[in-house]
Amino acid sequence: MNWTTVQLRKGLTALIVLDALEAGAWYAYGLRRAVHDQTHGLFSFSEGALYPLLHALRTRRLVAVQRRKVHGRERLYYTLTPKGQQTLDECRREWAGLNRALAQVLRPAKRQP
Amino acid sequence: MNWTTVQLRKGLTALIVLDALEAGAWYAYGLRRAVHDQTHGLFSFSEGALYPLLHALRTRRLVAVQRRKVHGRERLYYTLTPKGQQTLDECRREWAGLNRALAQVLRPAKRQP
DNA sequence: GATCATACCTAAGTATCCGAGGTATGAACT
DNA sequence: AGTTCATACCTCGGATACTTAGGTATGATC
Repeated sequence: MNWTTVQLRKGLTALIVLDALEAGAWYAYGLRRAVHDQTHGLFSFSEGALYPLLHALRTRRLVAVQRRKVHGRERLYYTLTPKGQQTLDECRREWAGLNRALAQVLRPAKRQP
Repeated sequence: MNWTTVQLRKGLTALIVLDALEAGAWYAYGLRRAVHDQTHGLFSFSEGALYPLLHALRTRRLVAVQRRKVHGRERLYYTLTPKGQQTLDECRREWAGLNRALAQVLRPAKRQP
């Protein structure tokens, strides 16, 4: 993967995480695997990125945490707060707009021969 | 603009710059204004971001520089190198793929009432 | 001759991401 | 019983990027 594309992916993590949480509570470790599998490995953030991100979302009150014991093992489940839901909605709208703008700016990719 | 969206925009800068250079040579100051105007202010990177970026692209041999005097004033014009063109093509393909994957993961934005 | 727009640049501080570690538990196998 | 594996959490250091806020210099305008 080239340098420019690497930069591109950064920052999408937060959006994907918020989106995933909308469908229901998730714990970090499972969320990571789920996103990785669903996108066929296209999006796979490291733990070193995910855990600090979740903490950051928490301090911004976009997500809330809840302890649960599953199969005798502790898990920290994250859920969207109302503020998180609101932010997610904003994000999706902005993302759509951004995408439209980008599509206007960017010439289409040449088909691969 | 909310925090998550801010993160989103970061990293798109390089792609946009490379794309702009494909159409022809540009100098930093003019490029900045052009992108800002063309996207109606949606993408506006600061000079502190643009100049270091161009230098980084140059050390990676993705762009080449050329001095020109226009209206008696010095300008540094940047052009895509073959390697830069190749990288841009890759980027566009990856971006398209990324976008498809993201569209699958992300629920569509609710229409604004 | 003062001011504005142009045109380049850098430095300090903040933030993010990744890689590489660490800890601890339950399950499975030997 | 002991080892190994998968799960599940976490942190720290280094590299990189972006913003803010500056600095310098020239041509044009008033």
